[in-house]
Formats: sequence, C-alpha cells, structure tokens
Amino acid sequence: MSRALLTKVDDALTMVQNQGMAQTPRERARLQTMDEILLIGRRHLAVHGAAGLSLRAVARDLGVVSSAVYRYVKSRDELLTLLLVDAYNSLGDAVDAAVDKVPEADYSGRFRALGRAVRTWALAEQARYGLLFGSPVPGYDAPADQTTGPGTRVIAKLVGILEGAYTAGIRAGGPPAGPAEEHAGTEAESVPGHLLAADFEAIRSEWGITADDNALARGVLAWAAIFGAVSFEVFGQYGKSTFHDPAALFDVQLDVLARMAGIAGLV
Amino acid sequence: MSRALLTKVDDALTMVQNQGMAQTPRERARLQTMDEILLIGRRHLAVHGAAGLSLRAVARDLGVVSSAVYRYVKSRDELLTLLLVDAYNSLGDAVDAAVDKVPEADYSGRFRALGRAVRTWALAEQARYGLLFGSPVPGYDAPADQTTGPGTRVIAKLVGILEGAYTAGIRAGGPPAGPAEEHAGTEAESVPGHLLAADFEAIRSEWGITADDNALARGVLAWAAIFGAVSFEVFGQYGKSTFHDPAALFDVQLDVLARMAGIAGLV
DNA sequence: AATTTTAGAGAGCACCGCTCTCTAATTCAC
DNA sequence: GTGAATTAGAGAGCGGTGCTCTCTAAAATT
Repeated sequence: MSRALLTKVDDALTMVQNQGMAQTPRERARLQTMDEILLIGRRHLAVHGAAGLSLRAVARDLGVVSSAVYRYVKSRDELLTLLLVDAYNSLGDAVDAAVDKVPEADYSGRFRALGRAVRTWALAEQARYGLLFGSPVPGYDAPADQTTGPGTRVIAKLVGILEGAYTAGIRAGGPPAGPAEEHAGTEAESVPGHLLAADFEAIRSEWGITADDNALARGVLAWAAIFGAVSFEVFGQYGKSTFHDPAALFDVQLDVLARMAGIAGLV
Repeated sequence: MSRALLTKVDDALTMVQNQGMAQTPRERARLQTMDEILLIGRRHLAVHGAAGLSLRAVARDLGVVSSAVYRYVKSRDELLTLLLVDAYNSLGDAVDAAVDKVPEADYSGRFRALGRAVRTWALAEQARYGLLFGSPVPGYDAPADQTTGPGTRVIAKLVGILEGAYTAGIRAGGPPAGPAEEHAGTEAESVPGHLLAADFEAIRSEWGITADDNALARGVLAWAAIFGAVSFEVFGQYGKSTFHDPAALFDVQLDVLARMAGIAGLV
C-alpha cells in the first residue's frame, strides 16, 4: 500500500466517523470543518514533519484567516495531540487487520504479521511514525489520558500473541535449551533484581497474563527490537545503499526475534 | 555520569581541540567565538531540543546581534550539522572508552559495555541522542561527507566485537544449536534472497570481515535492538511507571541479545 | 600611511503562535 | 416573528523565528 493510499483510507474513515451524529446545521458544519482541519494537518505533517506543523498554514489551506482556526483547536499542541491519537489509531488499525488475518494458533505467523504491518505503515507514513516514535517534540508532552489508550494498541496485540504462545507451552530458547558449554555455572537466567521482578509481576496482574519473567523480558525486547529496526530503516540509520532489499532483511530479523521471544511454534 | 558532567567534558575537549593552532590574534578570536557558539548551541540543544534550536537565541547568549552569528555559521542547518558531528563524536568517545576497558577476548563483556555506554550517554544527553537517532529534522538532511565518519563509529566498534567473536569460533544459537523439535524440516536458516546475500557480501568486503550471513543478520539486529531499547527508554515509550529499574531491564536485554547475536563466549 | 579585509550593528522581509476586539451571521427563547 | 444570546470569522497586533542587505568601524595587510 502506498503512502497516499493509506492516508486516503484514513481520511475517508475520519469523515465517516465524525459525520455520523449530525444535529443542527451548525454542528454539522463544525464537525466538517474539524475533519478538514485534521485532514489538512495530516497532510502538512506528512510534508513538513511534526516540528514544521503550522496553524497559520493550516488556516491558509482551509481558506480562512489564522485566528479563525483557534475556534476549533485551542493551540498548535492540541492539534498535535489530535494528530497523535489519529496516527496511533491508524497504526493500530493496520496492525490489527494484518494480525487478524493469521490463524490465532499461528503465533509466529501473527508475530511476523504484526512486525510487517508496523514496518509497512511506518514506511508509508514516515512523518506520522516519527511523531509517534521519534524524538519527542520539544516543549510538548502528550496528555496521557488521551494518548495512552491508542498508544498501547500495538503492544497490547503483541502481548496477546506472546501470552498465547506461552500458555500453549511454547518457550524461548536460551541457556536452558541452548548449548550447554557456553553457559555452565551459576548464571541466573531468571530475571535478576527485586524491582524488575516486581515490575513484571505488576505487568502480569495489569494485563491479566501468566507469562514468566523470562518470557516477558524477551517479549519487551522483541517489541523494542521491532521498532528499533523499523526506526533505523525509516530514519535512515542504515545509510542509503547498504541494504537494497530491506523488506527481506526485516523478515530475517523477525524470524530471529520470533525464536528469541519464544513464539516459534508453527513454522 | 550526570548530564552536566558529560557536557562539561565535551566542552573542555572542544576548547582544547580548537585552541591548538592559533596564528594571528584575529584567528584566535575567531576560533574562540566559534567554540563559544558550539558550546551555546549544545546548551540550547539540550534545553530546547533540535527543532527549538534558534540562531537568534544563540546570538543573544553570545551577546551579539542576530546577524552577526552568520559571520561564523552559514545557516541554522550548518550549526545543526556541527552539533550533529559533535554529538556523534561524543557518543563515539564514550563507547570507545567503555569498550576498551574490557579485555579484547571478552566479547560479550565488550558487547555489554558498548550497550551500557550507549544507554548511559543517551540518558545523559537526551536531546543530542534525539538529534542523532530520533525523527529527522524536517527540511534538513545531514551532509553525508561530514557525518558518515563520526556516525559510524558505534557500528564500527560493534562490528569489531562481532567479528572477533566469529573468528574465535563462537556461533549464534538458533536452529542449528537450539531445540530440535521446533525447527524440524527444510527451513533455510541461512539468509534468503539474492539481494540480501549480495548486500552482506558487500559489507564483508567493505569492512574486511569474514562473518557469515547469519552472524551478520543477527549482528545488525542486535545493533538495531540496542538502539530500539534505548530509544524506547529515552523517548518514553515504556510509560512513566512501568519499569522502576530500567538499567536492570536493559542489562537483561543485553544478555539476551549477546546470546542471540552469538557472542556469549566468556560469561 | 593607504588599502583591503573583517566583525558587528541595524533595518527589513516573510514567516510563526497566539490574543484581543469587532462584525456579521446564525441559533435560541419567548 | 422578534429580541437576545451564541458563534464563526476578520483583522490588528505582540513578540518570536531565519535570513539578507547595507553600513560602520576596527583590524590586518600592503
């Protein structure tokens, strides 16, 4: 899916979404203007990046004087928050759709689908991806009450996959299962540190899951690694001509990660 | 090491660096002003972030009218490039120092030292880290001729560690060494795809190394995973109160990565 | 000593976020 | 239907930004 196509899908979704309940003509007009602002904002974000998002430019595109947009949006930061939530949901939708196409018992398949969906979305929506996972916009911190929900959709999906594999009895490789000569002795593979163990316990109770510390640690690492690899590609850390088939590289990385995280059940 | 301390070390280094060859008094003054601009820029970067870096503010701090700084720096982007190179070298110095403290044959120890050094530097220099590994500043792309050198110091160090472990005969876990029942059959563990194989071959010849495709793929993944984990922590993706001892979490992740990348020789 | 180079000042241009006031249109209450 | 209240938008203005241009004064060169 191309960048343009993905954005168009989002636009259509936004339109349909907000057009539902329309009472008075004024409210209808307001919602429509609101949608248009979001749409223009999305376009500006894609072209000029988060730091280059300008309310004045949005106003120009809207065909309105700059102060008028403040009737709809309190500040530039509020527009940024709207676009942030919007982007999180767009990514979440893409990931959900991709993962749900794979049978529930095919954990590694679902894991790979998740990873590929993240990468595809990120490459198609580089500026939005940068807004979500890049350097934080200086002087702006997202209001947690609005962003944590949409912002945790991907990790929630990943947790579901990991927990599914865990309860199915699939375990990560590593020292217990790996070559013995490299890990003789008293090494404690189970996660060390009281604080960390407590944190994992809190995660288990919060998410209602049973995966042990080792599985959780590897899951968190897989999560971070996926976004690390995607960020490297999107943000250009690999250099211009190092990898000519980054999709293939990413697939290999997903394979390794699936085994590392202990979800290589069905292959 | 605290943030302030690290920056102070950098400042001192810059001073010493550029103070060396001083011919005429005018040149001496010019170098000194240049240093001061870099120093102020670094401070502004730390406080206001890359997008908030303002030449006018630098001029104010320098005690000079805004147009005057253009005698020293062609544009805001050029100052950004200077700070970019500066930051890459600061990170490179930190990593080199940390890794070189560990015996050359202790590959996993050196790997862990590299990871910890990256994380420590990133946490101490969040804005500079964001400049290097966050979303690209919109409308600015770094001139490759100035930045690729300093920008590849960390991966160069990592390549050295990986190749050392490889030539020492240490191999990654995974299907050949891992549990057999999960990977029966005809799976090709060696990296698939002609393009990817060619890229790895190019990497071998460019870096003068011998590690096979599997080792290279895992090395690249380890590289991306380290920065993914650090970015998650620095950019706040984990949330505020999920992990109370992130250093311990990161150490566990480094352990897993070291085994994944096949450098768990001496433990 | 005369000339050239250079650092800095200052004004100005177009942009930015945001606030304030004013006008005109729409909606609501009666 | 008419008067009151609400609302959308216009416009001016504040202080900030990057950057260019011209001018002055000091320093270095000849």
